[in-house]
Amino acid sequence: MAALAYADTHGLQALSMRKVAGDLGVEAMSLYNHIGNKADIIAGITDLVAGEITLPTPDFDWKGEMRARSQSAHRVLVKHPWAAAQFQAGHPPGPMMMTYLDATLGCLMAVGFTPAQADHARNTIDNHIYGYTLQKLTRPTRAREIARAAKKELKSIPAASYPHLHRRTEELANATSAEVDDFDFGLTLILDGLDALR
Amino acid sequence: MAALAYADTHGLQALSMRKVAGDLGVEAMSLYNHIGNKADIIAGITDLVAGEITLPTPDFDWKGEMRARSQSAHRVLVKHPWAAAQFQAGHPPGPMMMTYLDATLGCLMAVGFTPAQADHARNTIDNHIYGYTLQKLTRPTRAREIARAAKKELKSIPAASYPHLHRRTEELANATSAEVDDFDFGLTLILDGLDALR
DNA sequence: GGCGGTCATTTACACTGTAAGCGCCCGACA
DNA sequence: TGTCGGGCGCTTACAGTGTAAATGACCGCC
Repeated sequence: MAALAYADTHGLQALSMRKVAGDLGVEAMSLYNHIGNKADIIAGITDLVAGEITLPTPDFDWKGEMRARSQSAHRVLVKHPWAAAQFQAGHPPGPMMMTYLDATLGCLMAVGFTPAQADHARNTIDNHIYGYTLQKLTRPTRAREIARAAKKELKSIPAASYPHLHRRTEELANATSAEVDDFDFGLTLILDGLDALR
Repeated sequence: MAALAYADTHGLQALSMRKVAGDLGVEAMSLYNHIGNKADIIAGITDLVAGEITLPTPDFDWKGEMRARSQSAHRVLVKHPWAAAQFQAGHPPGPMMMTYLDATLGCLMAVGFTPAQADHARNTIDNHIYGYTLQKLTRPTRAREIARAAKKELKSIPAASYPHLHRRTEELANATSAEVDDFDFGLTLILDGLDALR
């Protein structure tokens, strides 16, 4: 799908029928001979993205599987920065997304979770993946950049009104090395909690 | 803000300058005498929503505080269905949002979390709130509706291709009473995990 | 040889955010 | 009291959006 490349480089917001058609050397209306809607295009490329995630397999080390698929999903969603919001938008899943969901449920149910537990567990993990990815996409990633951004933000966070927020931002402004990854922080929390429920 | 009411009833997607202006008995361009952008409007009403959330206070029972503020946030975000996506979009926070963030950090730091821990903890909790709310907003909420929706979905989930997903959906189609709330499921997981880290 | 179906094109419409300029009215100051 | 500046609403305009409708070129099949 050429639309996928366009969304990746220009953002989903900038994607229009005319632009996609132009990339294909064609007029906008021609696209409607192959698809029904713009929504169909977005659903299509979103499902393509879902297909890039490496699937978990049933394994005794289910935590490792979940961790691996979470990191894979995170990597994929960073590669396609517009996609995380679509994953959370709640549109009916395409085939790729469904095999992804199915593999995840299968991995969890294989180690003793009931279907309902597996469903809830998957939801909790996915919320963490999507939320973390979305937030990481809007913030700088390298330590120096974080510090500089924090310094700039500090000026709009008066210590008198927001003491704790100010303190935390101050800390970030002076941090030299990246902290422990927030992603694994929350993920470990969730996985360990799930383990106790099994 | 009249725009808030419009977004609540018609959705953020349908909100346009001309519609908001119409609700105010005014022409579209007049709005630009009071604001700079459409983005300013959205930022404004988003911050208003943040202001509706009841703030946590420093307390020995910090888990209770976090649970209360999570449920309040969830309620508020359900009342303004467009807002959860904005909360996650990563735009710079307005004053209401900042006092909300500050209060949350303050509550956590008061019981011994370091600023960095508190920040990570808040992020993990918030991701859960937003993710869960977004997903609940697109699905029916009453047990009978869930069952009916699941029955309809079953037809597009062939058991041969997606056995586990099919099984879970089947279970949902036959469920008579609402299951344990998914929200508290994940929230308890996270809070208990955080407790161990303190 | 003609015919139906596939697919691209042109034109058109209702709608979007917003730049530019015009004019009214009211409060401040000479 | 006269005038002047600025706040505020209006109209017009433009580039861009998704897509409905009609037109026409091609190509395989009877």
